[in-house]
Parts: sequence; structure tokens; C-alpha cells
Amino acid sequence: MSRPDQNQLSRRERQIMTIVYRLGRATTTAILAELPDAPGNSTVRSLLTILERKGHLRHEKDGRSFVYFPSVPRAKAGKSALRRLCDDFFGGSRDQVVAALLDLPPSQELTDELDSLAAKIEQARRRERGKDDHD
Amino acid sequence: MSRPDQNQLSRRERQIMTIVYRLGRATTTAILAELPDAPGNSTVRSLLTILERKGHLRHEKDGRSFVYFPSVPRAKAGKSALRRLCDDFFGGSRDQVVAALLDLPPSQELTDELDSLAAKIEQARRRERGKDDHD
DNA sequence: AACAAAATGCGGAATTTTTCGCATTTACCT
DNA sequence: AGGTAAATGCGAAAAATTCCGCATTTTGTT
Repeated sequence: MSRPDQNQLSRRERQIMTIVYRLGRATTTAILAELPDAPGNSTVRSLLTILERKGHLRHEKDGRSFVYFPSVPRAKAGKSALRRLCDDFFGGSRDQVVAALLDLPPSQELTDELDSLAAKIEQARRRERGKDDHD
Repeated sequence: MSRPDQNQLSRRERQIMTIVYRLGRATTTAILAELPDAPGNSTVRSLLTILERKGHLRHEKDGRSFVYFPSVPRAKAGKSALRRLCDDFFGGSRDQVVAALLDLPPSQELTDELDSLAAKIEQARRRERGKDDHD
């Protein structure tokens, strides 16, 4: 019924998390540059501090600036996000997600990806035949 | 650089939009029931009104209550969300999204879906071979 | 048509977010 | 080592969000 996800974050917090995930690691300045309706530098730092206190971000020192990165690795977070998206917009059907994915932006490399994709399907199939449960 | 999406929504607004998308259509009460840390009934109505004014929701009257639904159809919104998720968490690679999707929560029906899925891939493949651009 | 139950609309209070300036600390360069 | 530009930390104001009570309207029922 409830959702432990980032839906608890405030607007700015969320925007920042998104940017950090997209970038992988980022300094205040880099984030500032990506932020819509960019606020002042201090503002961003405040938010970063808050996000860190809340446990969503961590940071390392690089030279004289802080470099922030998600405390939950991107792959994992992406998976959660995907699960949510799947539930919220596609009735939980991975099937439909893939369908949507396939006709998303018909780009150059899609064709190439298709092969790799088919291979993955096949692989998953085999894997699925092997066992019945896990997380 | 900027993002026109729902990242502009406030926390509650977003939570509500999510619920409405998941449910398709919903009354104040239904939404209230799904909302984490459920506030009062009036509160939800306020938010709904705001979301409607902002153009994210619409409503019809059913009996004596309002039934809200997204002004942007679920399929379309889902696609946008998917594109974003793809960019933010998977470096824009649909490939990786599918990979993540496949080893998400290996459930009962996954196996069945796999077939349908493979078929879709094949279909997309053919479609892709046929033409070079569209939207 | 009168009543009761259920919904809506509104206005403003309480809380959270968001913002920034300014003092202080830190790393790089000469 | 000293100077300086660049970063950080903090505290508090401004703005936005969130919340709700109460009056009013609407619908179903008797």
C-alpha cells in the first residue's frame, strides 16, 4: 500500500537524485548545470547535504570539491524504478514494457540491439527453466 | 537540459498522479486509500483540484462524486516515463533495460510472457528492416 | 418535497521546501 | 609560506506545499 521509494523525496531532492543517477558522480557545479530553473550554488549544496543526511547520497573529496554519488548503486535503483514503472504504467506486465520499449525512439542502433536482445530473451528462457524462485 | 516531465510536480502531486495512473480512474476516496501517510479527505481534494488546474488531471461526475483520470493517456505517459528511466538509469540503452526487466522478479507468468516477448522482438525486427524513420 | 448522507469549494493556518548570504576553511600556485 | 580563488557549513528568510474545518451544494431515499 505504501511505497518506500523516492516518492518521498521533495521536488528538488528528486531532481537532484535523477541527475546524480544519470551522471553517476557529480560535483555541486555539475548538478547545478543540469538542474532545471537552476537556483544558486548554496541552494544546491544545501539539498545535497540534506540528501546525504537522509542517506540517499554519499560523497568523496576530490581535490577541493565534493563529488556526490548515490548510496544505492544505479543498477539496483534502476531495477526498482523499472519495477515501479512497470506496475504503475503497464499493469505489471513486463511484456507491455518491452513492447513500449521496442517502439520507443526508432534509432540507428536499435537494429543492432535487437540481436543482443533476442539473445538475452533466449538466455532468460533457459535460466527460467532451471529454477523456480529467488529474489 | 531541462525536463518537462512530472519532475516538476510536488511530492504529493506526484504520489497522486502515480496512483491515478495505476488505477486508471479514481475517486478522492480511492486515492486517499492508496496514499502513503494518508492525509485528510479535504487535503486530497485540494491536491486533485490543483492537479486539474495544472492540466494533469481531468474529471467526470459519476453519481455524486468526481472521478479523476489523467489527461495524458497511460500508454503515452508510460512511454515517456520509460524513456526517462532508460536515460537516467541505463545510459539510454534499451538493451540494458530489457536485461534488467528480464531478471526482475522471476514470477510464475514470466515464462509465458517470454514467448509473447520473443514474438514481439521478432516482429520489431521485421518492422525495423522495412523502414528507416518514423515517430 | 423534505431529510440525511455524501461531496464539493473555499480560505487561511501549519509545515516543509527552497533559497541565499556570509563567515570560514581548504587546496592550488608563485 | 603567503595569497587567493574556490569550496564548504550554517542559520534564518521567503516561497511553496500540505493540510484541514466549515459552509454549501448535490444526490438518493422515504
